[in-house]
Amino acid sequence: MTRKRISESTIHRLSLYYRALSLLEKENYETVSSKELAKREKLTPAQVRKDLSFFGTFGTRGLGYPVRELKHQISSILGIDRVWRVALVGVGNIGSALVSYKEFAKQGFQIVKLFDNDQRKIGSNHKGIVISDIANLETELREANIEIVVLAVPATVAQYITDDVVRAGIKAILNFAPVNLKVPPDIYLRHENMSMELEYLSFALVNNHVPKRNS
Amino acid sequence: MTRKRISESTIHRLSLYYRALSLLEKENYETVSSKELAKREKLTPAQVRKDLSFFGTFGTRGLGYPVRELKHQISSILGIDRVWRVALVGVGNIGSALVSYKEFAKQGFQIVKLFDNDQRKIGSNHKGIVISDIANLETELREANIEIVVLAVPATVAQYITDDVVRAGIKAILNFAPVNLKVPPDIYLRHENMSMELEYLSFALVNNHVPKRNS
DNA sequence: GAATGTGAAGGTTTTCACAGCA
DNA sequence: TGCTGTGAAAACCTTCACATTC
Repeated sequence: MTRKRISESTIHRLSLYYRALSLLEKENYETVSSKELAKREKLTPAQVRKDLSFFGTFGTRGLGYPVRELKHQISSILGIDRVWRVALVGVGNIGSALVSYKEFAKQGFQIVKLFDNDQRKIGSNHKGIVISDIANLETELREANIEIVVLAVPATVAQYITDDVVRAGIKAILNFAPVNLKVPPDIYLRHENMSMELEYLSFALVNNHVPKRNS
Repeated sequence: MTRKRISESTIHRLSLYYRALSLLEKENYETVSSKELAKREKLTPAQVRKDLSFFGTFGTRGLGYPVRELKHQISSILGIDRVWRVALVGVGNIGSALVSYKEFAKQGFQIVKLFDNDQRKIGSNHKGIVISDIANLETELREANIEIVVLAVPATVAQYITDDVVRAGIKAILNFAPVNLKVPPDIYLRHENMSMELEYLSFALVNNHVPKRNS
């Protein structure tokens, strides 16, 4: 239980460190310096060291960080050293792409339930999972001990489904619909807004933008 | 050409304002206050006013902002009041989902070229677009006057393809592969890292996280 | 009265710079 | 010598609060 409040940016960068360390491990690095780690993710060495220092002291002065060990530590901090039971609601374009998205499984996010409201899809087998009727969302989420729900449904119905999901006692939701959702304060809700980055590119091109702070 | 440097967060929030205004327009609102706009996107009124103030004065004291007008202004600031010619490389899981993703087209991002290296896909028609051989990437990007490239290819080959894309003179790249890419400094490169938000949820659940600053 | 626009204040995050250790 | 860990400084971003305008 982390007591000092950690910023979101730091957590997001932990994901980057984890990714870089996975690669370094494959490349048979034993240790890595904050400088090298920073270079690989376009950050500064000081940033890397400060981020890690929030969680402990993992390095050796003069040497750097032990790759395998640090990777393991970060996976433990992020909570991805275990399997999460994930349900996906909405097996449309985006939804079915996510089911096959290897990266999720690799990091312990196991999609074990699929829901849709399309009668033609319900009951059919999609990549080894039978698609459930969204009408039974609440009870089936409970029965399957789902911990995280991913929403890939149209914006128009996203709020109704969210209300169901919350009623099922789910505490973490990842929303792909381009709409803001209302949830009680104890629910973790995150958005994946795929247009946002394209809009950023558009803005940058039109305005010849140089950001104040680098992403 | 924006001279004062605008922060990335401000630009991302412009996307949110745009989205909220589109909805408000559908709901037949004539004007909207910073308070209401803030509420709809879980921000503060001061934040909304400050963000907008970087680009001009759009509101009327005592009244608020004109919905239609402000929406139009923001679309012009973001550069989405026009059509962007986009090419998508990698027609796999994610790639084909993106081709059908309505939100992109709605905002002026028109996918007009598809590339893949799979002989079975090359030459076939996917949602009205013939898939081109990735071997011809550079020349075909030029010929089609592509302005933005979306990469939905495996991480292992992303860098090679990026080099080609850069050689074709493309200045804006959106990368879905979970790997950091090297590009010259004059190229706008953005990442869509879909695991990142799931990892954040995992971290939050495990650590009972309350962020320092709200997203 | 209601709500914007905005300097100034207050927080937060990043970077600096260096002591300390292998 | 090389590189971490970390207070302190700098940069940045958000919020406050109020003059201003409709």
